[in-house]
Amino acid sequence: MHSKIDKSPTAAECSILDAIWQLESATVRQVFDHLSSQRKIGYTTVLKFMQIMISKELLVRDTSVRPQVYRVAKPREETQQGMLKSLIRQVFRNSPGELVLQALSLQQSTPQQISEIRKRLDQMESNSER
Amino acid sequence: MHSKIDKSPTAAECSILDAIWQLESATVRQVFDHLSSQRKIGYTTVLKFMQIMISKELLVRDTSVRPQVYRVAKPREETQQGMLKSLIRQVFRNSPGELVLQALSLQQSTPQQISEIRKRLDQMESNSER
DNA sequence: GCGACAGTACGAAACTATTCGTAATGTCCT
DNA sequence: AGGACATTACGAATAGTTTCGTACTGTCGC
Repeated sequence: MHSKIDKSPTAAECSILDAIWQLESATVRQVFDHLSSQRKIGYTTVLKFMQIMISKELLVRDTSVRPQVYRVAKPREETQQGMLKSLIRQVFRNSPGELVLQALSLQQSTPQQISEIRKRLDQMESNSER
Repeated sequence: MHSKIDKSPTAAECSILDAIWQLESATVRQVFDHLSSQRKIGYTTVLKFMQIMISKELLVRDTSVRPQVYRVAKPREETQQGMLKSLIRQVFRNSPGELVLQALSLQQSTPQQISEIRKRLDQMESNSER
């Protein structure tokens, strides 16, 4: 059997994923409208990307309805964590903690998020001591 | 004049940066030896990448010595944070906190790093309440 | 049924990244 | 000086990404 080395999605693919993450499920036209508000892009360009992403198994679609409805193949968190893992391996010497510290240096987190991060740290420690 | 949009280094470029980050400064041969221990790669492939990275201003070199000695053009932290910023913009809805939470979910941080992260959170809060 | 219009598939151009072979250049030893 | 060997420059093949034009297919109203 094959070792499924899942590469991170390309920049263009990320912009499509982002659109569908927001829309939950979407037609090509909806994604096109979404992306058009951010930058100039052709309708068939978006369509082509979404077709490529089907073949890469980044998206799934319902071809029984018309227009076809697309959804992401994996939950958002899984994709995000996959990208984080590859970034951590590539430029953070395999140390998630280093990445977190650098990210916190960016100084843009909200107080709510900070307290949520604390909560998460507490959880991690209580999990490990058993 | 140059546009201010600094793209993230490619995967191959990251592997070179990583090598030079470890070596502080390095010749092509040193980088080649370093990368060779991780994967099969040709000497001139490494050389070519490093030349390209000179033209992209990711590296600088001293051509007065022989073999030439290469260094990174920007400090490691700056490059890391640049990559984090673009990842945050691309797939974390511009929310560094979200990225941090996902990174912590990977559950691979050491206790030392966790306490350092807490320290950092404290700093952030005391800085904001002036 | 059929014309108009929206949606879909296909193919290919333009561009970028990756890889290495080969040629040119520099260094050092005798 | 000149041959051997390491280093550097150059060019090109291959592969992957991004983009869109064009042709084809389905749907709906008349």
